[in-house]
Amino acid sequence: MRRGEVFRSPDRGDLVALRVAEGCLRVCHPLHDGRRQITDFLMPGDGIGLNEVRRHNGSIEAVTPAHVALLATDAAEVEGEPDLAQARIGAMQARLFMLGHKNAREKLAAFLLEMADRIAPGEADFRLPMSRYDIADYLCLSPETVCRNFTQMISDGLIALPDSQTVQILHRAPLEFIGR
Amino acid sequence: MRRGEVFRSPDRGDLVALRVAEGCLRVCHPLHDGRRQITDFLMPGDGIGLNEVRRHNGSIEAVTPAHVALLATDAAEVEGEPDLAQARIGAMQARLFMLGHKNAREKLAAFLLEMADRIAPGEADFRLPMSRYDIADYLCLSPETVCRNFTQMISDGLIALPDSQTVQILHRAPLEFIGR
DNA sequence: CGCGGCCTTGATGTGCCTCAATGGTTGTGG
DNA sequence: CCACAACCATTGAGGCACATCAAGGCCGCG
Repeated sequence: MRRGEVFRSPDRGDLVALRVAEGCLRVCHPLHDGRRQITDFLMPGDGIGLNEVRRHNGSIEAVTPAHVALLATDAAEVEGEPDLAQARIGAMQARLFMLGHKNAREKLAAFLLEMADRIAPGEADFRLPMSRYDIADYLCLSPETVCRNFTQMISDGLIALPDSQTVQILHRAPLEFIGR
Repeated sequence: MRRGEVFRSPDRGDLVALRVAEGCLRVCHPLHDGRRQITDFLMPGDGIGLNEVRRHNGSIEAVTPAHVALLATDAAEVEGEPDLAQARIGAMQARLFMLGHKNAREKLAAFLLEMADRIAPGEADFRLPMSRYDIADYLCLSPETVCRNFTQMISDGLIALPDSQTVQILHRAPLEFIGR
């Protein structure tokens, strides 16, 4: 998929799941007031059941150029697979706690730690493939608030941004303390 | 279970699921700052997998005197059951949208409609088994805000409260418009 | 070169939280 | 039976975190 290309699931009713080989995708859901919510980012190795996306007429969009595998296996095998369903329930529960009671700073700390683990585990720095607007829609914040908290964390010496896409985590421990 | 009684799942590692025959329960999860989040209310007929509760060391507490069936079947049969898992994912997605971008008034409208459907579908009025504090922890609001929005809806003529537990929905259509 | 998208920062408003007080209700033990 | 405590519901006052509106800079691209 090209960057920005949209995969809308009703287009292909025969498909039941999708797996990312390379690149980064976002799972978008339109809201009634015209805004959108991003429920997940998909990294290489990640998969998702399409029924889950279709349920709230969502779409899957390429954040970067991406290679994806489209799976048309029997639904029960893919979506109903207990491990996969349980894993998703766990991830969604964590997101529920985050959206409910974390403030902007705590949300961003948790987000950065999550991305660090998913993009480059063990590395000192990593590149965020998505824009500030994407991050905002994922954390249910305004892009301005995301931005301000980035600069706040920089001046606190927690992180550094060599450029706006590249993140260096300078002090992981306090970041984890904030994000928990 | 008596009113207020707590069922903490690690107590009974042999159990994998729970089904409510009568009464109302709340699924509680402690947060790191000492507060709690209620992820669900369980009404007669509702069931829940206990792994999901255990994952974030939650507990299940009786809001009213309740009869529950404790199930010790094989985990794969109960929790992994595709329909049940998919239903939970759908419900959690709806909650994600709610917590993310709805304001207090919209949250309360959605809550009242949900409870009306679950407690007394088709009836004109119904009784809320839970306290304002429980509602607040479910919607991620303060109890005062819940209260104020109740009185606001009353003065707008949307609902009536013969007593603090009993809810009459006077105009369903505008309530649905707000809560969507 | 000019345009559009993204990032960043400032100014301002407001929705909700926090703190505080009051009255009603329930339950409990003397 | 009554006094007391505990909990719940409600309302007011004040403050803060975040959204919104606005503007300017940077970069890639046609």
